[in-house]
Amino acid sequence: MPVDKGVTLDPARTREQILQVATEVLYEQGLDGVGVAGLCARAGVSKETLYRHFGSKEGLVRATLEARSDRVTRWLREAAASAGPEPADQLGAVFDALAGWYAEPKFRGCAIVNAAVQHHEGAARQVAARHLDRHLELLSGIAARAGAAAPDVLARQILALMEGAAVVADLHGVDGTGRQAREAALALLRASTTRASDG
Amino acid sequence: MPVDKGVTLDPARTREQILQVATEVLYEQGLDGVGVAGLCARAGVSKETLYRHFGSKEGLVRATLEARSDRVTRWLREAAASAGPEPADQLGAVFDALAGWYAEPKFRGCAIVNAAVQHHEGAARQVAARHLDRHLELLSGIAARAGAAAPDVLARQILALMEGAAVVADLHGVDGTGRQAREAALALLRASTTRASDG
DNA sequence: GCCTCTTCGTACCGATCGGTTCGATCTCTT
DNA sequence: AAGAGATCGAACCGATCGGTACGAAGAGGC
Repeated sequence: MPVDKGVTLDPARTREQILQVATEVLYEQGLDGVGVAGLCARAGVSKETLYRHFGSKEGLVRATLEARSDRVTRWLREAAASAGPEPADQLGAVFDALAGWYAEPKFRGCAIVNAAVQHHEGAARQVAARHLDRHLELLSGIAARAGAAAPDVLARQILALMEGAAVVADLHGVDGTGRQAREAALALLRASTTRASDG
Repeated sequence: MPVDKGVTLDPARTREQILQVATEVLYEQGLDGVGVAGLCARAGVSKETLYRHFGSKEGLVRATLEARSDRVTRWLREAAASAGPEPADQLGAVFDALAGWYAEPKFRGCAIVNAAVQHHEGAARQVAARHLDRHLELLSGIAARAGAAAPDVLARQILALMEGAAVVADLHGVDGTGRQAREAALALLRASTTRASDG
């Protein structure tokens, strides 16, 4: 199903169109589940155009994943920021946002982690490592403001919970996974802070 | 690197040899990262032999994953069983075993989950769903014996932690991930049981 | 009107894919 | 010794892969 028919002749627009289709299709079908020809057909674009913009399939994958990482990171940061000053509220808001995502019918797990799993070497791994770093930054900030004894450790624990919840929601059905992960994250936060300050 | 040179002529043995090589190579290179010809070369077996035993590449993948699921399930159950009667000790032992696995140099995440992520439909998904069910069974048994208010919910939370820890250990470096996941699991168990009985 | 840049469509490349076939060879059973 | 099965190795199949090349056509700047 090609999207448009008139020639756009606006390179930036063409690039964005390819990127948007690739984001969707590579997520649905997997990195190796669709060929460059198929991507081009879906984007309504010729192979030459795709290769001029991205150089190779790997280049397209990298651009797609980087754009997605930026978007997801921004999204979660905003969810936390708009939840007020309480660290626990911010953490809850992050997991609320994630739970909403898990419940979407086309949810198939974290696209970036999936990509890294599919290609053990190459761009996907690098983008994924950086993506997890960004999550860790957000989480350890919340943990530190909550007065956790070891904010970095707690952040890593919550990060594992986050990525694991995505896997479970994808492979084992959604019902309640997001909410349960939220409760678990808050329980971990509570357990890490009731030692010193709260009593 | 073919393994043997003399013709074995023992079908069961041949099958096991293929299975063993496939378990290793499909895990290392990914489901689509190696072709049937490559598998045969590594196993020291002709394509005809492989196809007579497994029918198709998909059949080989399914057999490989099912065998692995059996092995991992048995391994974790035994780890729990040999840790004594205390549920917390059993849970700790499960995560100790996992932590040891995460630290292995060739660790690349949970092979079954990885396979399911690589092929959104087909045998891998079914085996993965069943695999998570088995984990859930073990975990909810422990949770119930520990007197958790909602053993099934707690089991799902710990399952997410477990799978997430594998992802983080794979993509973001091992150091401490296993141990931290262990502590988080125990913290969740504690938090779910200090309401009614322990106090 | 013209020139440049972008894009399309298609054909093409060599390589690899999963899977089949077949004759030769080997081992075991009887 | 003879037959039955299992296996090898290599040739072969059609399809698809990522990537390249080229002529025609359309749009924007001067």
